[in-house]
Amino acid sequence: MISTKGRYALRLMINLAVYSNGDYIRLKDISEKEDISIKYLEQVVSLLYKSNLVLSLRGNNGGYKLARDPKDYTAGEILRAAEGTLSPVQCLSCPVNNCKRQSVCSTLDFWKGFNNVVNNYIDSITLADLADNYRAKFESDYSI
Amino acid sequence: MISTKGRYALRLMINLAVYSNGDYIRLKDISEKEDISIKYLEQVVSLLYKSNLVLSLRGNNGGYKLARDPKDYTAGEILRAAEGTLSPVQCLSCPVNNCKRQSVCSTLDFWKGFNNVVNNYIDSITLADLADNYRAKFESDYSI
DNA sequence: AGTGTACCTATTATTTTACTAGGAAAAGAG
DNA sequence: CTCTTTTCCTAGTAAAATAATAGGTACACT
Repeated sequence: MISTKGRYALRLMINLAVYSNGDYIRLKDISEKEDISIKYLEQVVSLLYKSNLVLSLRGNNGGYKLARDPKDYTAGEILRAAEGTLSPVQCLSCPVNNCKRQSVCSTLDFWKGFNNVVNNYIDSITLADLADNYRAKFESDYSI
Repeated sequence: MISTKGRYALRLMINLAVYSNGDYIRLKDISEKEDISIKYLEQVVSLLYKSNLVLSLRGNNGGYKLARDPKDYTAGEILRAAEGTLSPVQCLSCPVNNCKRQSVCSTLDFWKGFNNVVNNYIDSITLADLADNYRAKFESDYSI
């Protein structure tokens, strides 16, 4: 299951994508919109910052903004930046598999396939897709 | 990430599939083959038993055996029996989504898609597939 | 009656999760 | 320069989940 870090990271990035007009956006604003404490958002955004997914500025008028165009982010890279790894089993979470049961493991291929379908999916969805979805939801609130 | 319960459940079921000749197989034997404590295997198999995936017999010559043909199990139902749910987010783990952010959640569709690709994959692999893989690995140990 | 198995429930050490808290560093305003 | 407002950094912590052990009861066959 995906932890709050990954889920909040996605929502944070969607907010930056939807409300960005070139200026930096304060965590305070995102915190209010998404109902997540600023303090916890700081920790989440710090993971995104370390992976160069966002740009930041301190001080007055400071905040965060996207480092690239929304269509150039995949949901996968956002989730991986926040969650660390999404692999279903530990032995696939680092480049070199050092599990000692490897040669006799009858489920390794199964887990590799699992890993593949997950990563193919999350890397097929862009932040622009998610932002579009957000806008669509937002509009439907008004039309009802 | 999948916990030991799910991983051990798969290995246990593969063992039952590969080594079954109609007799019941003791946990003691599986414990030795898979290097998992009997006590922990008991807890894992109890989840499988409650979902009617295995048959059991107590006493001498007792043990467990599959309730159906290996090709009639999917990896998905074994994992779900052991893990409870495999959904990436809580709001999709029960039939009725009772998340209050539901109507404004811009990531719900994304998580539904995530859930789908995972379940489609794990339900496309049968226990017979996994057992074949086990046998292939086993043979390759000899051929080297 | 005795042995060997499944079956059940409680306990526990460790790790992970989901935060809160307190401050330091920097950028801009006045 | 000082003051405010933001990011940024590190530590702490309560609660939950994980990965087991442990001790016993129920049952089936010999």
